[in-house]
Amino acid sequence: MTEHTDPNQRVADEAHYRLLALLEKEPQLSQRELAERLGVSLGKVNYCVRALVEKGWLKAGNFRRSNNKRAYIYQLTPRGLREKTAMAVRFLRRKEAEHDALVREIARLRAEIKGSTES
Amino acid sequence: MTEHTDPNQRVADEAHYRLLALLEKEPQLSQRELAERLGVSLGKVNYCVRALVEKGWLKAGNFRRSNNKRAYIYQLTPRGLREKTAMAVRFLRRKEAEHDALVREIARLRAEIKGSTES
DNA sequence: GTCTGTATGTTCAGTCATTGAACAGCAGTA
DNA sequence: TACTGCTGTTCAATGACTGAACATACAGAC
Repeated sequence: MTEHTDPNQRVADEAHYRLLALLEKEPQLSQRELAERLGVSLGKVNYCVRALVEKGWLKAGNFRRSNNKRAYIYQLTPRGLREKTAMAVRFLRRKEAEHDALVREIARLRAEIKGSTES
Repeated sequence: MTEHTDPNQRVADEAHYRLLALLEKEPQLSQRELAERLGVSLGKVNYCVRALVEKGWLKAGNFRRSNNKRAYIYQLTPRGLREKTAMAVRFLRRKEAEHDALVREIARLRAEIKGSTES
């Protein structure tokens, strides 16, 4: 396995997509809130956010208005928006394949259970 | 997280089930063949096989007999057979839930792609 | 101004599952 | 015997991930 891109590429994938999708709708979320929403650790969110900023898909805006402390606003860049959609297309294909596999496995499990409980 | 059972329990799960299901049909498979079939490493297969033998769900035929082949035949014990079916039932439930989630996510992806490509 | 509390982003040593190359033993063959 | 090939077994290394601890900086009270 040779690496054509930076090491993040391997880790990223779905995590990056989910991060972008969530931030597009709620850019005011803190990293801790993002972590909880996505069900991953704070460290991972931080790692991914930095990777996305590095790539130029995300921009960490200056301070958040209102009463909060030192929080950023994570805005998707135009390129980030395009990439997010491209990722959605790829994920759709992948998910459809997973769906087919799952349907087959469910059928198999049903057959197996049925077979083993017959007199 | 306290442990009520041995550490394997955490690891095992689906890997154990898939191993039992495969060995039930082809007990003559070697650990290397099992690894390739299941798409996991040799080390993991060895680890799981040992755990299953330990639990008494699997019996390695002709264990340490000097006048026989080095290769084992991995036979499911009666208990192993029962446990395998019980696991199948649990997996069916889990897979059905995964299926529902997947259907929803596919719908979401489709909507997102559609929305972002409109005029 | 200073202090204090609090919410933030950042770090990094540790955990865990997993890998696969290397090892050791046995059967068959020349 | 020596060699080849397949077997199960081991274990150091890897990589993803965690979350407690840290450093920073604003808000509000004084």
